[in-house]
Amino acid sequence: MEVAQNIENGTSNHSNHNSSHKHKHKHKHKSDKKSSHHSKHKKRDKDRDRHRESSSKSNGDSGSPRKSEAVAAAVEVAAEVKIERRSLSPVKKMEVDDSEDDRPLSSRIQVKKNYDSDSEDDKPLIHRKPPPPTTSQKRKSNHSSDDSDSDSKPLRKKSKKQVKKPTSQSPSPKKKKPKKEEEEVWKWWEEEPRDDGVKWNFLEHKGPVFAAKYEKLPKSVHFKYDGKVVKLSEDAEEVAGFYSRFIEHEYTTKEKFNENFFKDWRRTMTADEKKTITDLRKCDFREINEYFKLKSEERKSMSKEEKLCQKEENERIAEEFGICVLDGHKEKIGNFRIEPPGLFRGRGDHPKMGMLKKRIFPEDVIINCSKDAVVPKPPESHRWKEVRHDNTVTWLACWIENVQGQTKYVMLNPTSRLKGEKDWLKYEKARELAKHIHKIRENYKNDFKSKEMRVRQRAVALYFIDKLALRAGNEKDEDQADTVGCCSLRVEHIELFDEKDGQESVVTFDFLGKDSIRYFNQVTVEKRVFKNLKLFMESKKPGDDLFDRLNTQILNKHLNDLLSGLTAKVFRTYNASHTLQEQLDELTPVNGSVNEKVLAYNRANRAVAVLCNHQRAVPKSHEKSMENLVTKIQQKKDDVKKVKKELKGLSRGSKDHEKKSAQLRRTEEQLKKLEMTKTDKDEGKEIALGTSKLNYLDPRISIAWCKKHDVPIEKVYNKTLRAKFRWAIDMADKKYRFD
DNA sequence: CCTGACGACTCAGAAATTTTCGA
DNA sequence: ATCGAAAATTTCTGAGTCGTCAG
Repeated sequence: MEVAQNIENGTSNHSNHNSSHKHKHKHKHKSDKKSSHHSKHKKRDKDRDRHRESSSKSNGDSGSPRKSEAVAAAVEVAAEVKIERRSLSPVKKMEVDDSEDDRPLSSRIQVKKNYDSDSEDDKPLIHRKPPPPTTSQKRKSNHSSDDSDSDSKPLRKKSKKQVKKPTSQSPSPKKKKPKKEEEEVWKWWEEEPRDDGVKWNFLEHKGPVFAAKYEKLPKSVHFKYDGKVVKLSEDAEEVAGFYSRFIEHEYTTKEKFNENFFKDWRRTMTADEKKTITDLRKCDFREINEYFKLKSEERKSMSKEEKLCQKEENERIAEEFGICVLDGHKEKIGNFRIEPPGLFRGRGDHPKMGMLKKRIFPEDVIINCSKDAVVPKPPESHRWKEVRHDNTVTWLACWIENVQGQTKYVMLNPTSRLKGEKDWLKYEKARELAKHIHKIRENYKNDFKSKEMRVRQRAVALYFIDKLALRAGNEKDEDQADTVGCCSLRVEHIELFDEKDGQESVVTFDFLGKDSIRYFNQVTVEKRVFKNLKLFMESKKPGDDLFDRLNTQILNKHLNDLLSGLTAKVFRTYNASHTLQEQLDELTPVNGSVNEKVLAYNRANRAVAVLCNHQRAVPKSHEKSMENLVTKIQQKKDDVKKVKKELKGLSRGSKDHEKKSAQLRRTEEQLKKLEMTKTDKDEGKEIALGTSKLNYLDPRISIAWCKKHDVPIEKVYNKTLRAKFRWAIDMADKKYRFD
């Protein structure tokens, strides 16, 4: 298949990135400037009434009910916990009452739990390594070992602490070694942190893998225009092929998609083709589509040997191109394959959907590696756009994509030091926030009363970010989908109710967030917040900014003043991790079975996903698999009955009796498990757990929980996750607290 | 100080692929 | 043990956040 770096010679046609307007027209028209510069496209005006159409996903449909059930269920489980944030239909109070509310979440948790009695502090030394450097402070210091490091130049470092091989004579009863096929693990977390700014001293790799070159369609596969077969030039045919893959997809029902595609397609046509093909509706791509389907069928039904052969070939490529050497260690690369050409698929209502994403050639690619490394060889008769040696960045290669004009990077895999260290740092920052959250909350609550409007807006925005885990909300271009975050909320996105569903001061949110995922929520807010919101909305039009004196820079500047390194997103991380810990404390059945514990874990995880509004389309198979489960459960119930009956017939104490009762226990256990699965599944059908697990939950919380409750880590983290969080697995003991 | 351009990195859900499940 | 379906995992690449620099 993809012949690694095989590119046809034509350097010709990849030249221009036609449309890449680099200049963004940011504009957030604050009410006061509104009239002034209208030259730039005003998105708000134009988009104002548009929001709310559904985007591909579920988000569209009517209203609250959508995810309410699952959410309600999850929340219910959470009992009277404070996480009610996302509850929908019945208004849940965000704050139980002032007094309660004023206590930082962290302290609330203390009250209910007494685990914390486990004062830690007796962690093995190794576990208390200094946290990674905080953005800008060196922390050379203690620690002996070979430490020539620092500025010692590139040159493959003389293996610093090289991999501690778990030679496992394991005299120490300590934790089990992860052994397995794990080839040497670089325990970077046991090393001294590096100097700030410098990301590596030595970097060598083979360059990215390019997309396989285009293969022409067989003669027998026809494209038809207006019923007649039209032979397309190679370029036009390739692009027609891209579209043909979509013809059964919802995308092709969207006008914008078709319009953008057709425009770009025509650009690839010869003059003759342009003349003939003038109406997309008269184009018939069905044969091409069939052809591709056939091809993929063929691939699926290949013989075992062929598949194996292919697999090996892939592995060979991954081995050669998927790995780099960084400071003396082999590290996996995340995306070493360059994105193949195709049609741009935006999310939601993207103005550029359907545009042609061009093929990338080596001449488009900048390579980054160290000066003393072997520079990767470009594919035959090609050359790189540039080779540079910048060790203040982490990417190995980059190119500019033509649709949006953004730079795309080749970077390392999450298991790498570069990514892992950063991740660790992120959670440490969130824990730091945990220590100051009380003060910060006090601070913004005071600001509710400020005389300065911008301070009040800042405070209310921060309140939302903290309580609802909203994203910061940068301004966006009008050539992107119209989505918002906290700072970019518009008046039309919220509604105020002095009284609703028996609650006072209710705010409903309804907007499209990142990836055009709908955020719908109804919450009770503090009186002062409510009043402020009313004030902010006064005499504004629906399309005006709610926080017209605020943007993310201002907000983050303020946060940075409160706590160095603090930004809006840290709140999301903090609240997510904090919620997980709190929920685990709350929900874990200490004497339950492993299955029950895992269910509790998933519920805790789900509470976080709900908080962060991580959604997914309900799997199409959901309905059916629920039915299957119901059937199975019924069967199992019958089984239990049967076994019980049989048991009765046996004399107590007899061997048979013992056996039977063991069987009964087994069967009951199975039934229980099935029922749990069912609940779990139904509650989670439209909630995506993955994102929070991967990006928001301090892995040490989960690991500590596993260790404490004797749950195998595999129940919670699959192989990939375990690899990504190896640092945490190594570091956290059962007493770890995020707080 | 603010504003825009832009660079680099994190985080997102869908789709593709692989593995597991369960008649 | 087998085979198709379902579940789990992996890949893919788009969409955010946030910092910096120049004017």
